[in-house]
Amino acid sequence: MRWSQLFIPTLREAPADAQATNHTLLIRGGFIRQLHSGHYSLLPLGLRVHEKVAAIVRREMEAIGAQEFLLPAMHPAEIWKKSGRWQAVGEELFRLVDRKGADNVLGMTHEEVFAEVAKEITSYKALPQIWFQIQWKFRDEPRPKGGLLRVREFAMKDSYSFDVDEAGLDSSFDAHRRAYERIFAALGLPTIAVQASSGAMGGSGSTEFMVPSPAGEDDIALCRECGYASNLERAQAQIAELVDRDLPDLMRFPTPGVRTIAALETVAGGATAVHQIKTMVMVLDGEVTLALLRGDHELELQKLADYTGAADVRPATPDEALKWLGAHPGSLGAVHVEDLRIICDPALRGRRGLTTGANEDDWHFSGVDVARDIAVDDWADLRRVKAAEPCVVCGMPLEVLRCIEAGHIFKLGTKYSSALGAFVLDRNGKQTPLVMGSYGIGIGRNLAAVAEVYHDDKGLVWPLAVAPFDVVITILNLKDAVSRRASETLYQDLLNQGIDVLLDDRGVRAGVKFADAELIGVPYRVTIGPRALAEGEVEITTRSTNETLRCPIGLVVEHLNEIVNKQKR
RNA sequence: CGGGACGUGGCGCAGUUCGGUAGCGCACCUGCUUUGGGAGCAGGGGGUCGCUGGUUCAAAUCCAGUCGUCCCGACCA
Repeated sequence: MRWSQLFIPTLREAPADAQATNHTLLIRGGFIRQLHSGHYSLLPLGLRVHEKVAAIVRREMEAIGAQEFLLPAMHPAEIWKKSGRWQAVGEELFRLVDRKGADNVLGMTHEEVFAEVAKEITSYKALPQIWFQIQWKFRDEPRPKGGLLRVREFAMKDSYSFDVDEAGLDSSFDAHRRAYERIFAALGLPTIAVQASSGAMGGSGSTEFMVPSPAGEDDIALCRECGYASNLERAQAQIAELVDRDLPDLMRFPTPGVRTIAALETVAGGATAVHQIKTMVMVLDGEVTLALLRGDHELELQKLADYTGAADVRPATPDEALKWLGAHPGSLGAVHVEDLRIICDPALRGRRGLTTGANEDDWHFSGVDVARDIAVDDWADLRRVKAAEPCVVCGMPLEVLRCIEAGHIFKLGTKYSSALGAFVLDRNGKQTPLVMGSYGIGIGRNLAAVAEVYHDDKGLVWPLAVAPFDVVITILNLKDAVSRRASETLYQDLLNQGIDVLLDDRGVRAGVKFADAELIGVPYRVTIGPRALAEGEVEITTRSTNETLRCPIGLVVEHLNEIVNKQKR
């Protein structure tokens, strides 16, 4: 294509609103424009990259036998009520009422609709099936951010596997895992597969594909030694043995003004944090619950939500704490509390000689024996792992990494098929619900992740696989007829080889062309100028290395064809 | 939802404290010169200052409300 005819509105400066690297560079390079928060227009350049990402995903899905569908983006509320997500999902689900007064939803994923279609699978003989689509999803995110990383409408490849039993599901799941590894390799994204929470979707075997990046929103724990990797939402670590203090008797003591763990460490009669109990008053779907942790440990909210199955988890307000426990935060404890559910982290199991709030402002207990003094209802891992703690598997120090979630696969089981009535007959003639898996990759998010990983101070540095163009031909002097002729010939020849080539035939100065070519990140630039041309040569510059080599003009096509098509294979 | 910042030509910003009818850089248009790293000179077009209401002779500027955007946290298939 000819640059002079394309709409590529490059910007010297990025809008003040753009913060994330992918955001500023995609805006400056003329790939995207924001319409409003969480909604972006893909401009021609952005769409080209988007489609190349989608094509890679499509190719690898088809390679595992997946069939492409296109389902409606808008659904009747009825199927969401059947699956239970109408209630379970909450405000993230876009809901709208049509002229007849009927409730509708804009799909955030398509388990319900695919399960509806899957009702027509009636025999185990038709299984397994893997179905996918690349379709727009809508999510009323509380806070869109990071350019294309977190938005309210976006294209997602979602696939669903249908099997007659768990063994079949395992096999479909593994096929997806391998397909995803190939997809991310093709995109040039270094991913780490981690154990994850399946959140509101329900299911098990939840695995996320994470790209380490400071622009990400998830933290993972990673062991370089044994390969243990988990989202912090469910990561575990070993806990060193502790010797309890010898304080056999429960004692109330005054602690005027002491409101924090840290303050309690230094006050007379206090205790270091490891000898304290942290009492978090939480409200789970409206029910007040106490979450107990060792003083130096932090609560991982998602673990609490996963364990209890609660959809809405929040800390109690100070007023609520006062109402239920009789004191304000800072003096709260679970000793002798009978009427509230108490969930306790295993780090406190069997511990004695502990210090905790006495549920009266300015008073604490010491000598607390968890087994003797606290009516624990549930023991559940609730603590958030911290960097450098020993790996739960091998004991080596864990690393904590900020990551972008590039893909997510998990085993749904029969939740949706049972709810929506998608049953088949098995080989014994017995009716059985389809066993489903669900697998997602956000196209735009992966585009953004590539941009986050591949850029430099001059702009984007697209891997060839997703670059908007493979090659840009930069004509330095448009008025030079020899240059023009050479450029046109080369342009046609490269097109004939199936290479995506952009001819920069704009009447602007060389510096502008160089800067723009670098900004939009085309992997290879052919510079056609009088200097080299006088010797029958052109220059080929590699964007990623900034290396330039001279090439006789007659060999350019062959040379580029070789490097471009070699990488594409 | 809590905290913070901000809305002035396409983009980046100044002007707001001490009201007087909008300015700079980039971009854009025309001409001449220039032509291997975001050119120079000259001329020119474009905004009523997010929106609504109020105060005032007079509001970008003061007051109230409202909408929107970004960041941190909360939350988040």
